[in-house]
Formats: sequence, structure tokens, C-alpha cells
Amino acid sequence: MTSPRSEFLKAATSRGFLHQCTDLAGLDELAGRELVPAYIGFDATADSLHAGSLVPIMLLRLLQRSGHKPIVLMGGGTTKVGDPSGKDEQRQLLTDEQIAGNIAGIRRIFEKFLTFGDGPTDAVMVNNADWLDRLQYIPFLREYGRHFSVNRMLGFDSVKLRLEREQPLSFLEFNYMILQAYDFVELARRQGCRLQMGGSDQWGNIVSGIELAHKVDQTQLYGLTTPLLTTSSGAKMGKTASGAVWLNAERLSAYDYWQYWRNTEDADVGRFLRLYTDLPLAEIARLEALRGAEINDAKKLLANEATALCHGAEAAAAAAETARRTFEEGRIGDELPTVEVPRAELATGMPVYELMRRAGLAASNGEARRLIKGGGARLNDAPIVSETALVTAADLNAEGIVKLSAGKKRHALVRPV
RNA sequence: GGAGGGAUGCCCGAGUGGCUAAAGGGGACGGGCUGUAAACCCGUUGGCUAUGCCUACGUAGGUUCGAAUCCUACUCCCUCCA
Repeated sequence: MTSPRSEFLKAATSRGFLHQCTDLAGLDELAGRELVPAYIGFDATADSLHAGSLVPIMLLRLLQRSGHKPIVLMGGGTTKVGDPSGKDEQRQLLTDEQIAGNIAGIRRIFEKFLTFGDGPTDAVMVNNADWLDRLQYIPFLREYGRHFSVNRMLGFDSVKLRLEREQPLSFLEFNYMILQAYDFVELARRQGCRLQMGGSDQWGNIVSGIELAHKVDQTQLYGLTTPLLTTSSGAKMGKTASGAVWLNAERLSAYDYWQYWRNTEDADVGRFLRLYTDLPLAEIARLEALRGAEINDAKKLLANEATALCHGAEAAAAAAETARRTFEEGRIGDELPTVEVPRAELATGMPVYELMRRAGLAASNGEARRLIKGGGARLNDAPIVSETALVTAADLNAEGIVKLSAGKKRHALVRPV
């Protein structure tokens, strides 16, 4: 088809969100004509989302900015079943209380990215437990189950891959697809939802929902998927050394979040700016054309923008300032992780490895010692030579604190109390 | 129900009585080169109150001076047959 004309699809396409669409022309026509309520589903398996979910989140944001209505579907019901996509192992089952807590945590994240309310383009959050919990087995099977062909379901990647790898797939998980399909039907009925979006691994589930709605309600729904992102060197998005790149400050500080984006590979800067910031495309084109060390400016902007969206402009500025002082001036930034140590313990002298462990720079004393032995540990920017060196009150700097470093990027402050 | 195969460190995977905290690879971390990038090269990669001690090869016992390796039972997975 020719390039999209609706504002939403134009932006989604040019910013790199579009992977597949069930009917691009039809959806373009619809989005150009009327306000489209669209949803993305999120599992409630943790009390936060991580950077891997950021593409769908930003897509909902883009949808809202384009004048449509985002629906955030929390999988309070489906989380009890477990999505088999992309996993070899059955997910551990959560209790209702855990799920409710997780949904509350996730809502706080969405409130940063979307405007919620009662207006026509205000975002709403719904929970599929509201309808799934009440389903009656036999009536559901008779009304909806008869529309699903097991033969076809076996062919969907989520199921097929698991079977091909000879991994077990329980009947419970096998039902996930059916429930997600039914979600779409329910949202179409309840919210007038016309479009489901999601990662490319959701394609089969999305198509199932569209087909089901067509069969039971004769409605025309649309589906759209986003590409599965990896970094240019092939790593999965949203993972770092210390684990996932969480979107809430309790699990990952704004400073570490800022650093995650600051360390983007050169080759990814343009792509990430388009996906993870609201910057105009023209400016992004200019930024990604920067070469050599200059592209660091683009990375800082990416980090600032992405952090501001997730943690607020103030936190982003503080993180940027700490990074500037720490890396560009070799000084100490306020936002560096800090551990407090009783003065009494310092008075007698404490092994550096012990302090490094407490500061989170090493997972165990042994790891800290290896780090020292390998020449990667520094105390107040001076290399630590002895594995058993002690830190005492004499090591406090003018500001009364001690700076510990593991490698060039990971720093922590020790503050006596 | 029957016959066979398998379970090893974060992951994959070698190892069939001592030289094994356990090859190799991946990942991760550190060093070098740089630009807080990638690629590449080098090193490290169970824990501890640390020239020693403890824990570890699905689980529980046993044989042995000594077991990831042999024996017994159990659990789980896979393949084939019924």
C-alpha cells in the first residue's frame, strides 16, 4: 500500500514501531476517520515492568498523542494461566494478593507515560480478571471454544516452538491463547476497542482474537505488532549485568536508568531516540548523523529524555549532573549509590572488600577480592593494591565520605554515620 | 504397563574411581585500546573470619582409604513399544 495517511500510523511507521499489521489500509482509514480505542495487554508477574516493555508503552503513548484512546489491559486473570510464548518452563503461579500488588505497581509506571481520566482520549486501565474469573467452563466452551481449531493452535509459534523443543506444555498454558482472544472480544464489547497491539510474539494471539470477534460478533477488529528489539550487537533489550532494567525507582535508581541509556551502542542511537523519546524526527536525524565522540551528545540526550519520561525531569537532570561530575570531572556526584557505615566500624578499620560488598559493587567478599586482585577496584580513585587493605577514618575525603569504584563505570559512596 | 536414554556450575556442554571447585563454549565482570560505544586482545568467574576450612555434579542411602564417576531406592524428563 502507499504510505499511511493517519497521524497515528504515520508516526508509528516512521518511528519504527510497526512490524506487522493485519490490515494496514483498513486501520489507516479507520484511524484517519475516528477516535480508535486500542489496547495492549501486560502480564502482572512482577510489581514493575522493565525496558523490554517500553516499546509497547511508548506505542500507547504515541497512540494517545495522536488523538486516540489507550487501554492498558492488566492480565490479572491470564497471569494465573501463564503465557507459554517464548518460554520453555511453566511460569510459577501467583496468588491473587501478589497479582493485585503487582497491578498497583505497574499502574504507577503507566501514570508516568499516559494521561488517565474519563475524557475521550484519556487512558484507562482494565483487568481481565473482571471477566475471566467469572467464566463458567461449559458455557464458555460451548460458546467460544467451538470456534478454536486445535489443529491450528498447534501451528502457532507459542505452542509449536515449545513442542518442537520437546518441552512440556500443560493444558493450562495451552488455554492462554483462547483467553487472550476472548479478552479482545470483551474489550471490543465493553470499551469499543478496535485494535490490539503487542510484541511480534503476540501475533498469533492477536489474530485469534480478531477471528473470534468476527465469528461471534461479526465485528472487524485490527491487530498490529511491534518488532522484537535487540541491540545492534544482538543482546536482548532491557537486560544488564545486575538484571533487568526496571522502570520503577525502587528496583532501579533513576541514575542507573540514565546510565543504561547513556551506554547505548552507537549503532542504536537513532533507533532508540525514535522509539524511546518524543523528540521530533528531524532532530533525531541530525543527532544520529553525529560521528565519533560527538555521538555521545546524542546518547546524553537519549538518556535525559528517556529518564525524564520514566522518572521525571528533575530526576533526569540530577542523574545527568551526577554523571557529568563523575565521568567528565572525575569528582563525586550526589546520585551515586550510597551506603552508610557506623563510624565505630570505620574507626577500627574495615576491609575494603567488605565495604565493596556492602556498597553493592560486588556480590560477595570473594568477588570483591578478585576484583581487587584483577586491578579493577579503586578507593578514592586510587587503585587498591592489597586484597586485604583496610579502610579507616583516614580515608575520608574533605567531604567526609569515601568513594569506591569497581571498574570505570560503577561507583559508590560510603558515608559514616 | 514394558524396554531404553537422560538429569553436571548463571546457561549450554565434557567428564565413567584419586591429578576435579569440575575441560570447552556462551554470558557476565575486570584490564588494555577508545568516546562511559562496538569490534578486538588479555584476565577472572562457588562461599568463608582464607597458605586453611566449608558447600557443590537430580534426591536419599550404600560400597571404598578415596565417588560427579560404582551399587540401591526414589523424583522428574525424553524416546520406542503396548
